[in-house]
Amino acid sequence: MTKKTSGNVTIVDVAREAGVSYTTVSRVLNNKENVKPETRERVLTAMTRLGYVVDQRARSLAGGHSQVIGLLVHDLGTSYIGLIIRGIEAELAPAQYDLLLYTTHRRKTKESVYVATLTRGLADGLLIVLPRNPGAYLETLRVSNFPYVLIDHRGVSEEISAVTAANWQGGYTATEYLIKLGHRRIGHITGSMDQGCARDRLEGYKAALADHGIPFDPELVQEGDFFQPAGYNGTRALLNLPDPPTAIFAANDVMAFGAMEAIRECNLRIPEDVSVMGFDDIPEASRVHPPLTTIQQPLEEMGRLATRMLLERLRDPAIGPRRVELPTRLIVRQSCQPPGRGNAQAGG
Amino acid sequence: MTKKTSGNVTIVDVAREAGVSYTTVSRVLNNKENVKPETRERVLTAMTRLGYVVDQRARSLAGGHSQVIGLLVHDLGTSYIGLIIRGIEAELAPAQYDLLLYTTHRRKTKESVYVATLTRGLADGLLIVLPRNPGAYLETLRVSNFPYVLIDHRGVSEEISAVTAANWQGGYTATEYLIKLGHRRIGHITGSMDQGCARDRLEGYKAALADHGIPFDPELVQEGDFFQPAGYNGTRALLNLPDPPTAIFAANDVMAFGAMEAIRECNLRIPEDVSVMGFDDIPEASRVHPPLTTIQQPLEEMGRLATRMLLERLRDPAIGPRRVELPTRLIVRQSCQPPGRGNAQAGG
DNA sequence: TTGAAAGCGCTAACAG
DNA sequence: CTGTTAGCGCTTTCAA
Repeated sequence: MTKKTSGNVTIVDVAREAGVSYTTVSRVLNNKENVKPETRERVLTAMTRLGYVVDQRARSLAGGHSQVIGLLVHDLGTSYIGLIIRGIEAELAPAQYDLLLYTTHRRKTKESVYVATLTRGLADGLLIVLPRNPGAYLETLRVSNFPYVLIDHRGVSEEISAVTAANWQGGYTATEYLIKLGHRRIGHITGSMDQGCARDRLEGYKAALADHGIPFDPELVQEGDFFQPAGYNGTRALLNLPDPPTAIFAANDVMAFGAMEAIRECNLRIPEDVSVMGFDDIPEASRVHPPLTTIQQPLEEMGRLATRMLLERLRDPAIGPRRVELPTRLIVRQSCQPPGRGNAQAGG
Repeated sequence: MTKKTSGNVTIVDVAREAGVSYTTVSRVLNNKENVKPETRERVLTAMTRLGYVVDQRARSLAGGHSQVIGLLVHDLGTSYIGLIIRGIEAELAPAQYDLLLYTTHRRKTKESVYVATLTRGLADGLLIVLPRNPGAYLETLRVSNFPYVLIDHRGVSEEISAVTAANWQGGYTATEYLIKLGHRRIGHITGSMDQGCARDRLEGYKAALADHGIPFDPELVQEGDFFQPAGYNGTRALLNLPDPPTAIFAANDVMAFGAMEAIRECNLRIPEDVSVMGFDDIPEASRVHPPLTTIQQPLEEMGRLATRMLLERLRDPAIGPRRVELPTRLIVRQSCQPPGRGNAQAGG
C-alpha cells in the first residue's frame, strides 16, 4: 500500500537541494536569527523550487505549535454562531492559525471528550461558545494551564477568561422600553436556564419591572431553550392566559420568530395586538415582518475579542485570565408599539 | 519552558501499567484482532485508570489516519453554509472524524495554499464547497490520489467526485412557474458567473423562455454574485428600465432579499406590483415578508451525501469518482402572483 | 553560523 | 498472541 505521505518533500530534501544540514532548514522555517542571510536565501529558493510545505503534525509533535485553535459550538443552524465564527476567523487567519470545529449538538457529554482530544496536542488553544457543562472539564484545563477563552458564558469561576455581553443590562433595557411604551403585562420566554446569559436576561427583566413598580408575575415567564419551537410554545401558553400579556420579550431572536408565528396563528397582529421583543440582532431580525425590535449583541466582535485574548495568551503564557463584558444596545424596529388594539405605529 | 505535552500519559505509561509492551497497547487502540481478550481487558483498564487519550498527531505521523476532514468554504455569514455543515457534521461525528475548517473569504488564491497544507497530513480527506478556482489544485489532488468531494460545483472534469443540485432544472422550473402565472417580462439576477451553478440557473431560465416562445432580452439579466447588495443593485437597475419586468428571479435567496428591499424602496408592492422568486430555500426564506417563493436545494442532504461519498472513498481507495445531482423543487409561498397591479393573491 | 543526535508518541513490518 | 525495531518529519539541545 502506498503510504499517503510517500513522495512528499521534507526538510531533508530541501537540505540536500540547498547543500546544508536539515537543522538549518528548520532554522529558516522558524525564522531563527542565527542563519547567514545568504544561506537563508539558498534554503528559501530550494523550498520554493521543491514546493515544500511544512508538516504541521511533525512540527507539533516535535515540540512546536500545531497552529490550530479548537472551537466548540453546539449547533451551526442559525447565524448566531456564524457571526461569531466570522469574527474568530477574521483574527485567526492573519495570525496563521487554523480552526478545528467541533459541534456538540447540545450533547453535554461530548464536550469533555472533545476537550480531551483537543488538548492532546491537536490544538494550541480553545474557544468555547456557550458551553453546556463547563464544570466537567474547565478545572482540568486550568490545572494543565491550557489556554482557552469562553464566549457568551462567564464560566464557573472568576479565574476563567471569558467574553460576554451585557445580558442583565440588555434584559433590563428591553423590558424598560416595553414599560415606557405603556405595557404592564409583559411576558418573557427565557433561554436555557442552565446558561448564565439566560438567567441574566431574566434578572434584568425582573429588575426593570421592580424599578417601575410592576409586580413580578411568575405566570408570565415561560422557560425556553433558545430554539424556535420554544418561542412558539411559550407564546401559545402565554396567549392562553386569562389575562394575556400585551408584549412578549423573548430571550433571543430565534425564539422571537417562534413567538411571531404563534401570535399570527392566534389571528392577532404584531405589533397592534401584541408587541414582540427579541435579543441578539441576528441578520434575520431586520428581515422578518415586521422588522424585529431587539437587543443587539455584538456577536462578531465577541468572536474577534475572544480570539485576540486567546492569541495574546498564546504569545505570553504568563498572562492571567481576563473577563470582558461587551455592551448591548436596543435596536428599535417595528415589532413593538404601545398597547391597545389598532393603535398607530409606535412613536418611541 | 515547560513542554505543552509534559505529564501526558502515553501508550508507554499504559503499557507499563498493564504489564505489556507498548505495541500491544497500540493493537488494542486500533482494535486489531490478535490480542487475547484478557490482555485487551487489562490494557483497557489501565487506559481508563490513567486517563489515556490518543495523540492524533503522532498516530497520523506514524502512518495512521488523522481522523480529520478538511472543509473549505468561502464564508459563514449565511445559513447556506450552516446547513451544509450540519449535514457534514451529522455524518462525520458517528464516524469519529473531526472537521478542520478553512474560510477563504472569497479570496481565490487562498484555496491552493489551504489545500496544500491540508493534504500534507493534516487531513485524510477534503470537502470543498463552491470552490472558486479549483483548476489551480484539483489536478494536484487527483494525481496524488488524495480523496476529496466537491459540493455545489461540478469541478473541471468528469473525473472528479461532486455533489450538486439540479440547477438547470431549478432555473427552468422557476422561470416556467412565473411564465405560467402570466409573466412575460421576467428579470434574472445571476450568481457569480464563474460558478457552474450560476450559469446553469441562467441557462434554465433561458430555456424556459425559449420553450414558451418568449424572446430572450439581455437587458433583463443583471450579473450578480450571490450576495445581498447584488440583488438590491440588480433590481434597481431592472426597475429603471423603460419596460421594467413584472417578476424577478434571483439566483439565490439572499439576493432575492436584496431585490425585495429595492422593490419596497421604489414604493412597489410584492407580489402585487413585482413578483420575486429565489433559489436555495434557506430558513429565512419562509420568514421574510411576504414569504419567499423559491427553488429548494437540499443543502443539508448535499452535505451528508458528499461526506458519505468521501468516507466511502476513505474506506476503499479503489472507488472511483462519483457524481451525483440531487433534485431541486419549487416551493410556492406568497411572493409571486400573476402580473397586473392590485390583483388578489396568487392562485397558482 | 552550522551540524549531529536525540527524541515527540505512535504505527507497522518482522520476528518469535 | 506478543515483543522488537524502525521510522513518520520535525524541533531542540549540545557541540563544533
